Amino acid sequence: MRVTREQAAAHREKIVDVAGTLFRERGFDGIGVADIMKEAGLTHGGFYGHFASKEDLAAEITARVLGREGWLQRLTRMANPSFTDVVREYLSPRHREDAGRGCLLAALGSDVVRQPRSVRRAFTDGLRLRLKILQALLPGRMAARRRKALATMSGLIGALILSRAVDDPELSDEILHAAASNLLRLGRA
Amino acid sequence: MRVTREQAAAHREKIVDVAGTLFRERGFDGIGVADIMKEAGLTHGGFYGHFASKEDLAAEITARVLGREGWLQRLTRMANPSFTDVVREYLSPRHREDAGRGCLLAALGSDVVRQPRSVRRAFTDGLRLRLKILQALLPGRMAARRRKALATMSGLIGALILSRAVDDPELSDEILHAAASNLLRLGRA
DNA sequence: TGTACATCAGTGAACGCGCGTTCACTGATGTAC
DNA sequence: TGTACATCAGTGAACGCGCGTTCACTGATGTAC
Repeated sequence: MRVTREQAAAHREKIVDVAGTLFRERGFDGIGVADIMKEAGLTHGGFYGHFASKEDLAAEITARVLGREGWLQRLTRMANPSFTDVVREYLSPRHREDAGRGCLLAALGSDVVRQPRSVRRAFTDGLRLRLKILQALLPGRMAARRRKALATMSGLIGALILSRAVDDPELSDEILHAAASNLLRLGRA
Repeated sequence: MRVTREQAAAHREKIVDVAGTLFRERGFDGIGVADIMKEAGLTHGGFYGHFASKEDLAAEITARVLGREGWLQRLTRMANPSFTDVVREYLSPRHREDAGRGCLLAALGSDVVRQPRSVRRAFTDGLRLRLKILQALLPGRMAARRRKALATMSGLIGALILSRAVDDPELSDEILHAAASNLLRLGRA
């Protein structure tokens, strides 16, 4: 059942799109090739016409999800978000509840150590990009801004991970608020 | 091949010990019952004489690893560690390299959302215990100490997770240093 | 533009494999006398 | 204390299942004339 080249390209994009969400929601090893393909409206056999392996897909997903510029704009839905906007939106209940379209660093962070080199490399590149962008939003001298960007990134993903892991909605909200107020102070001083 | 009651109890402890390390090193779903039993010097069939299921073991591990008092003493190897001691040791290369015996919150953090209720509950209780202990080490009024404890916990696990995930040893060290200097400032003010 | 055929995207059965779990069995331990 | 037997911790084959991956096949697309 051959399909036009445009159709095939669209299928590939659909697979990437669906896998990007499912990996973030269920973990790299929590979702299978067959389920990804089903969710994309295809059958599992066709997967290997588009990707060499599941690992290959994981690496491409990581690179593409983290690689696109404009992630802050997508996160905050603003053209020129400030540091405050970023922290507020990152540590919002909306982001906490929407892991599938949210930050991959937080969704898969503690999984990445156990992934193949290709995934870890893409993850590292994605982190570097985010640090560079955060740095630009922070006040102070170069070295201080770099340090603050690193501390901010750590605080953001740590708080989001804890707020998702926890069983108690009140504690979850408290984590988001406490981390946000701490990081906002960082952005001022 | 029956064994004395003491021997059987020792076997159970050995399984818990080994699983505690392997879960933290490879993730809840990255290690199987058969491998855990082999590492404990037993065969896989005997597992179900000690635990109802793998999920049951995961919940017990989470509760026991996070439940023991004195984790700060074990982490820092000091009788009365200060806030500074805790941050320094938590964000040390030694801790980064020894996930199997390190903080479970960081080792399995982003996995926990996808685990059964029993695991999430144990995780939440463990986090609460750590917050209480951190609070006691922090200066300031009650509400401020609580906020700082939450922000510290987030910053600690976020930085450790990133430092482990990253492909580049230099960036990894930089993350630990930046997060530490930021959190130490928090502990002073 | 129309026809004939090669190409190849997608299908679905099948593969080997490792997983969590079950179970009949073994033989040393624990107990009743 | 010694003997006879019930108990039960541990063994290892076997289970059904889902996984990543392969492959012969299908039939519409793309191309050569």
